Amino acid sequence: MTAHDRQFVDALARGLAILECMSREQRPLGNRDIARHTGLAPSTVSRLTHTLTVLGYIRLTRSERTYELTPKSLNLGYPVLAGMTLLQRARPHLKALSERTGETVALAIRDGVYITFVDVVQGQNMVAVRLATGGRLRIATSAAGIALLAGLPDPERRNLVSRVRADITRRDEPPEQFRTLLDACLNDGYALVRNTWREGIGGVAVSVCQGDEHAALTIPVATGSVSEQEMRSTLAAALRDTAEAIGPALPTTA
Amino acid sequence: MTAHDRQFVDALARGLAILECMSREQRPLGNRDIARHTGLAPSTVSRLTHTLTVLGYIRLTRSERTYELTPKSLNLGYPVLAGMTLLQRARPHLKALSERTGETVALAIRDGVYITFVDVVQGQNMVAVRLATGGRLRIATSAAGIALLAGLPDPERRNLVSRVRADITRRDEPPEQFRTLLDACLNDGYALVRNTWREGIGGVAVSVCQGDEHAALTIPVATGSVSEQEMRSTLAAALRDTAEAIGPALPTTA
DNA sequence: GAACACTGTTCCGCAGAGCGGAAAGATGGA
DNA sequence: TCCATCTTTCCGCTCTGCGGAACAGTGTTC
Repeated sequence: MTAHDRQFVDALARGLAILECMSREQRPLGNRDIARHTGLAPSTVSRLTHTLTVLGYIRLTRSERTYELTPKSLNLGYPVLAGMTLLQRARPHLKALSERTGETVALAIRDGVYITFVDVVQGQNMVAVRLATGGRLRIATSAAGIALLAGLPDPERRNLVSRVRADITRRDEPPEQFRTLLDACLNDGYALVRNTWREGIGGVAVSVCQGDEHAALTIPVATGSVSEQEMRSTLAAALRDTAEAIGPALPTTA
Repeated sequence: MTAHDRQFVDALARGLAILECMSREQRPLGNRDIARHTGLAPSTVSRLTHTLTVLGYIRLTRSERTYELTPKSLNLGYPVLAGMTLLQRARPHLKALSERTGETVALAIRDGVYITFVDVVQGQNMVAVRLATGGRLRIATSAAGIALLAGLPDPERRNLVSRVRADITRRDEPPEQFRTLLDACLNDGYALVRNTWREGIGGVAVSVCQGDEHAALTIPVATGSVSEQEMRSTLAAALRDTAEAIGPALPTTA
């Protein structure tokens, strides 16, 4: 598409690709690193990182050889968070749920074929999964994604299912996993995944709805510490209770 | 500077200026609105918003006449939040403080001559100030900014003071307010502002420190509901207690 | 229905913006 | 000191991105 899209501004896309690269890598990067990851020429990277530095999105670290993201980008997401009534409503419940389970608890919203975490309460267990606001997972492989999708009303659900399927196809992945996960969620009333998006990590999730705001409430777990049985019993029940306390929506039973 | 900076990429800056404009306005905007706010030609705006849409940073609203920010930009801020040990440590205390006071409570970090909120617990009082993660205020005029600045070790404090002063000068503002606020903070051990960054809003704040991480803990208040006396007594004391529970640093007494 | 105002998109000519290769400079390690 | 690697700037060049204009679409008023 972008190959012949005369209206697409390459220079803007390149600069944003650099920000995304730094976000993804999650450590300070030098221009050469960035050039390798993005495929851009080093002189191009130098000009773009210079621009991003002047604008305040990145800064040089102490080494003066690497750049790191500044908090400025958080400001771009501010209206998303500020505008979410459901988020304000859910926050107190997240903490209660985390205390109840000892696990990390998060609220996630839809973002294309991804979910993005909009609030995270870190668990106190010895092994609790580390997450933060802004973290992002694919709908197709995450418990939060599946639960959120299952909780959508038609035709949004149908539309999103087909978009997620197209994403799976484009990545040349087998479609059975997604189908299985979605069917199970529609059947069980919660979504559960183990080792799908990262080895050693899984999650349970239910959907939450208020007005036209849809989200998923999720507990990511270390699969080496938390059994599937416990996910299905203790954690799913706690999630259900919490979702009911926040808002009434649960996935429709198939 | 940018006028003759051969290495500065205008197209990137323009695209980011559009994102910032949408973040600042906090409502869906049409291309014409964006053109008026940014001073760019409508056809330029159309190409840039098209690019941002393809990349996933904005999307058309239902009206199909306006764009809104998507959660994707939250992802850019993820490493900032994920990397903050102080934030993880402070979060439980924020809720306790909000419950204790009934007010909105926030943790803020430095971002150039601004502070950015990295966590916000909304107050339950009838009149509690509305904030969210990613919100941003100037150091020079906000309680959080002053407190954070006052809590910095030299030479960082001295450097930042001069940068803030330069910002004030560039804006043609009187420098006395900043000086008064900073002196008071160094003297009192907390920062207090009323109606500086917005009519009807004020704040109390103290600094928090852990290792080389510096932040400010703040309670923004509606000045029509909360007296200066109460800010100085009840709220400042609660802030101090909470900061002590989080970490040991308080501003050095002058 | 016609006229008008407003918005958004695309075209298109054009100049200069942005590109990337190369050269020069800087840094760190052996 | 030498070498490898990284970073920045220069510079020739092309094609990208620009903005004015034309066109299309939408909504309102008479």
